[in-house]
Amino acid sequence: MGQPDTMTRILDTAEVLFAERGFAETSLRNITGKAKVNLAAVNYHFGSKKSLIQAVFARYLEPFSERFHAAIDALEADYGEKVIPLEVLLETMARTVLEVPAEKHSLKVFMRLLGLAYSQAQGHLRRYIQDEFGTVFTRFVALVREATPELPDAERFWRLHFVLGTVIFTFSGLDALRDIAEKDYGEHVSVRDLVRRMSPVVVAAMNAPLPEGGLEQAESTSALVSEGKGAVN
Amino acid sequence: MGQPDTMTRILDTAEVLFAERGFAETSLRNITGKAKVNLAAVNYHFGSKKSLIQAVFARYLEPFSERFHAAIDALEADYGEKVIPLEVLLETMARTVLEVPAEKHSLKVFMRLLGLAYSQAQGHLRRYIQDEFGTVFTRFVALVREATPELPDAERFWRLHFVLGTVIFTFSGLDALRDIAEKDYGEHVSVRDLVRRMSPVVVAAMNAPLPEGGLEQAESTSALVSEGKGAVN
Amino acid sequence: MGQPDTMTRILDTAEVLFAERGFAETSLRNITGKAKVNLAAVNYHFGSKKSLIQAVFARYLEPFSERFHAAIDALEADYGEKVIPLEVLLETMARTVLEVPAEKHSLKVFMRLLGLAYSQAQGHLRRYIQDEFGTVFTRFVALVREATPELPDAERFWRLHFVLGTVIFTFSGLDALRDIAEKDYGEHVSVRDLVRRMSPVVVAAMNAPLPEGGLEQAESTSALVSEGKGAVN
Amino acid sequence: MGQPDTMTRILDTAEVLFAERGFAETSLRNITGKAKVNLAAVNYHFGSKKSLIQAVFARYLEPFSERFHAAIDALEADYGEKVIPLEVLLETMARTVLEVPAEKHSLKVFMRLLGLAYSQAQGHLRRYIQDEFGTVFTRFVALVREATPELPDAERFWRLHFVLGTVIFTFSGLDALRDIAEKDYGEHVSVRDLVRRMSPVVVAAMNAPLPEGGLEQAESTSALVSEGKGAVN
DNA sequence: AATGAATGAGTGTTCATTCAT
DNA sequence: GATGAATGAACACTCATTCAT
Repeated sequence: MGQPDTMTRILDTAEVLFAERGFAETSLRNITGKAKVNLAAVNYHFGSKKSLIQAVFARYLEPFSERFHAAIDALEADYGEKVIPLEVLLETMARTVLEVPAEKHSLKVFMRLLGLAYSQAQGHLRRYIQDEFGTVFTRFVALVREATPELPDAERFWRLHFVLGTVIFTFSGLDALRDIAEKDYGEHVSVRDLVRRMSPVVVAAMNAPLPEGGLEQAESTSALVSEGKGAVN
Repeated sequence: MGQPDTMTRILDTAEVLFAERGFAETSLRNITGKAKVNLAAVNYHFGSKKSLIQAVFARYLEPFSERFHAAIDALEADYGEKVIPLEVLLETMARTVLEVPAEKHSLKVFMRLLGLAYSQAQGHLRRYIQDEFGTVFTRFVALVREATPELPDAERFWRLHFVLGTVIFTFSGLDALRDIAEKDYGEHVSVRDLVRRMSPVVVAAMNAPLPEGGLEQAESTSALVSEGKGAVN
Repeated sequence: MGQPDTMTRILDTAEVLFAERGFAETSLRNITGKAKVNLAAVNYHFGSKKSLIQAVFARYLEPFSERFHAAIDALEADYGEKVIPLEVLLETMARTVLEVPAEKHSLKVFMRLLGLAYSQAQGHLRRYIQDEFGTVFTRFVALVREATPELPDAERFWRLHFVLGTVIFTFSGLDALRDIAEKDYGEHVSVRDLVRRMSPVVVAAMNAPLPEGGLEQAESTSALVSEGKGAVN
Repeated sequence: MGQPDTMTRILDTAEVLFAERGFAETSLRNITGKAKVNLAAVNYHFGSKKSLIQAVFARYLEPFSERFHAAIDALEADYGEKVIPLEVLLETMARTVLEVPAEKHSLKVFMRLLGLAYSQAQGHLRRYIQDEFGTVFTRFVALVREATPELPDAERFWRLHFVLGTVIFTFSGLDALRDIAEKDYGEHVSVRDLVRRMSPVVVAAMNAPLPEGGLEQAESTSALVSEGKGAVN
């Protein structure tokens, strides 16, 4: 079967190291050294470190987008005019998310990369994700909208991101959290366990009652927030 | 009143830059340049960059721990033998979280730092946080346990971290998310608005029904997870 | 007619880029990229960058030498035994210089390359020029010698190079100088204008009176030079 | 007496290497290696290679400007209302040009650097020279103007640059030219000899008759220029 | 005859840290 | 107590050249 070619070796190594350490902390020397390819090969094949980072993402996002579109097509065919229940939508997404990295390396890597893309100052990454992922996500949101007609649009937007935070945080910090859980509760959780645990939580989160008070009364009703004098903005 | 002293100037500048760019992407030159102090001052006052990062955290975590302990003391005094409801516990934590950065700079910075601590390869940071924050968090978890007696311990652990993910993700990516929300829904959300919105979601998440099937049947019952052949570990 | 072949495309592109930026600042990637040929084509067709530089020169110098020989032949035929006046000699050279690049790209390119050959550490270039251009130049100098019998040989040598400096400097820095002239005097000068302007100056320079004092008294008579204590060597 | 400090060592070494090879062909490693200083010292002291190049120039241009101003002051004081003759002006400039490098290292280096600044694509250098040298040069041109009232301004501009070309070309290629002269004419010329030789040539060049034909008849009168069909622009 | 892939040596620059003062 | 100078190691990236096909 032989060695995978240079580009693949670089991508395989890069995604692991990026996930382990972050982008800035991973040097091209780290990557090329571990991948046993020439240092200049990265710039030859990808042009720059920035482009390599994008290429690492592309390997996940492109098949994910494609499959997710297909999965949504299938759902729409199944349900016809009927509303697709929220549970089914989320389940479908989860299944697709899990499928793609399964063929590559690991969910953790994918999530870690997503998390880094949000939390690190990689503007170009966020833009790339928006471009690549935007259309299918918009489609998904439209279906979620039908499944949650009682939610105002803005509310739905925020809840989806609350949930996204849960997913990304959990899976990107998977090792650390798993270590603690194992130490404290003596149980080793698999990704499947976690998804099973996450499922009702996410559904409940999306279906939570609206906050008390209309938006226009925001300031007055919530007891949750003290009046910080300072720079809480 | 004059200038704040060198150490404070360094800390003030560092926390902003760390939050904006991440740890690796922020050089000591960036910090000392912006803070208008000598380059060697960081190593002089803090010993190393690593220690500076910890010092930046300490400024948040120490008062946070202290206040959180105090808030819990107050709650326990109030409720005596009675169980403190989950809503009250979460509300108390939220209030404390918001109070501390309010006196310093911004919630966003604090959350960003927390998020980075989890997502970046800063093992020393995670350890530090555990040390500093562990005891009060344990105390908090014990009260949450009383408030959610139906939850298995492990389940509670994970749900708390699911929720932590929501909070950290939302606030550390605040600017980006706010931009999108403003563009798409034409509304500017304050931190207070967000907390108000997050509140019922978080409560619902904690109170969600248990996943179907016992833990021992994990593999068999969930329809959420496909059987990836690959490296989903 | 179609595209010119690969070698020509490389030469055409290289001469422009060399003239614009210099040799070291022009990479083979620059050239092959702009010429839309394969990167390896330069080494394939020319063997090395050094050889390419020489080839670029050759395209000018060879036809120039040939034509200049021919022009001198014609002059000698015309004047027979009579002395060819200096003006005519210089005019002939100027005409030939201007003719050759006219068929290729531009005078500026030629001069720039000449200037670079002198000012940069391209020993191989200087040697090449000597070889290619030496014989016809010797022939020319012999005629100049007849036209300026009063000049000692060494004096003539230097004056020809003084004049060469004028020509190369002016035309190789043409764009910069033209910009200044246009800004300051509001007139756009063409190459023809410049040659017309240069002509009487060059003739006057060649015909200038000999410096006061014989060569053997060099040290004592000239008031032009102060006694630098230093490394004026 | 001890070693000169790091900055000076870098400047001393850099100017020699730049003059010998050009800017692009001289690496910071060349410089720091020969100067026996740390590689990072260049960026520490000068910020960048570009700035180092400018600093190398500044060491010549600044004292030159200063002295030239002073020399012109002295001339004006001497001559009062009377016109300062062209010879005196040129002589004064020559003396100043020779004085400055004499205290530093060598005229050749200075000229070579000047030539490089014109012939290489160092836009930032040309700008720097313009800034640093512009005012005193303007002053000088004003005096030359009085000394050559018959010359149109544009004509004077060009002739000064013709002459500048002679000077820069001769001195920056000094070694090569001197080698040839020595081989062919068996005489070793000193810089003083060269200046003595150049002097009447330069004066004659400035005083040459105006080109035949007015500017508006440029095209029609000069026999010097053939009509190139091509890109002679 | 021509080229995509690859490479080793080199570039300028930045880094956190150290040290003499 | 504080800092300007310096440093070795590392950085991303570019280079001309080579080579298998």
